[in-house]
Amino acid sequence: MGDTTTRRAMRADARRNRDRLLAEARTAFLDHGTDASLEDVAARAGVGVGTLYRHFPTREALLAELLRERFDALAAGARQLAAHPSPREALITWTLDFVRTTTVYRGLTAAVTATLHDPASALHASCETMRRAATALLTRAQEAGEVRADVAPLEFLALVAGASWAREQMAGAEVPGDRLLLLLFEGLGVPDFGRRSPTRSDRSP
Amino acid sequence: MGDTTTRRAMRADARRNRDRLLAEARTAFLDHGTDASLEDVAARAGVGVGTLYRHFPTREALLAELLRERFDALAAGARQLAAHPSPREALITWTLDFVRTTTVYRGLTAAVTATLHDPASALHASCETMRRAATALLTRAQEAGEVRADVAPLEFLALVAGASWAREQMAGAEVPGDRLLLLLFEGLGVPDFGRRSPTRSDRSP
DNA sequence: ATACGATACGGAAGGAGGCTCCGGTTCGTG
DNA sequence: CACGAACCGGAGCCTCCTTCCGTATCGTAT
Repeated sequence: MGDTTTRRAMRADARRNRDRLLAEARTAFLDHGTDASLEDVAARAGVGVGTLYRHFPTREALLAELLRERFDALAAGARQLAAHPSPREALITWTLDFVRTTTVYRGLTAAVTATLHDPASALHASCETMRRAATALLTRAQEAGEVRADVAPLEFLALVAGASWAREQMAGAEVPGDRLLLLLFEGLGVPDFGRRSPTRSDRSP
Repeated sequence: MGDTTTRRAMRADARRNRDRLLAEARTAFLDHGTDASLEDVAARAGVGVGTLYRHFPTREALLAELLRERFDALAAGARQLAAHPSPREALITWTLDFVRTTTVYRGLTAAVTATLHDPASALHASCETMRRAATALLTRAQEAGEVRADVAPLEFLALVAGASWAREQMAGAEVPGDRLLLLLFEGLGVPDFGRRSPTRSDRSP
């Protein structure tokens, strides 16, 4: 539901404008982050602002449309990873994907996070899906004893979102992308001796 | 330099207005976060916007003035903690203070973080001080072998800022304030067996 | 082919904020 | 008390958001 071909077919001009708007919105968000000028988007699409607002009543609605596919893919990935031999690796892998997704547009992390607590937002549905996916993978890793059991799903998401946000801020700085996530999983403290449970990052000499 | 009594004394009316502006700005930021309306601030202070902008050319300048004291206190705290018996505890303690400070106004974490890479900002000086303080405490903890040695100061700050930001977002949610920081230090993964190095949070059964 | 709803369009308009600029006012000192 | 320096106020211009409605366009029933 809410698909691109629902609701008794759109009028041809409407569909054309809608597509143009989405295309322009995408590049605008890419260039200027999630608070790019919507008037600009409309102008570039060769359309009046009214048309934009009719198709997408809110900025979130526009975002939601652009993210639907990515989010669906993420949810599918979670289902698949549920069968991964290592629950810990599964969780980490999915989390890295999640962060990559919420980082495509500058400011997206904030939008997604804010939405988690606001059922009215157009993005809320997708975010809920993400929340459930994360919860499932986290719980499994915890039951397997590979992730500390006293971490609540919301806490986990908060930390991940925080790291994701931090990554956005440090854009261009000398922080290798996934580094923050790995530190998050392993912790800042020094483990008793040497390495703990094997992780990709410490297989080399 | 840049103090409140420098530059050959201010004219009486100027000083009065300046003080009123700061007072109103403080409550405005408290109520509406760091992007409160500056026109509003001016109005409440019984002053024209022009006056506000003359005293504080940018929003950051206003913020910087409000935060100077707190930041100075934080820097002093860092110097004091440099002598703390446990370098790890020292780092943690300071970090908690830091987060509390960058959380007084909603949105402040973002402002402070953005400023780290922008020497032009009025907040930059204070942020640099913080960076140095954090670096010193971190380095000491690392040399004592209490914090993993491969964490760069900027990475550390990024993670802390991220957790701080996350805490802001989850405002009102069921996340106990300092929880995220503690998780950050201890990591999400399960240590090999039971507890690692003793931390406040695991002294009880 | 035509005509007639239903749909969709465009942009004017009104609102909120940010920031600048300069004629006018006030201070405080000689 | 008088005069220049310092300071003030807010009109004005800008950008962006969002709503609203007269007008244009589409698709179909005739």
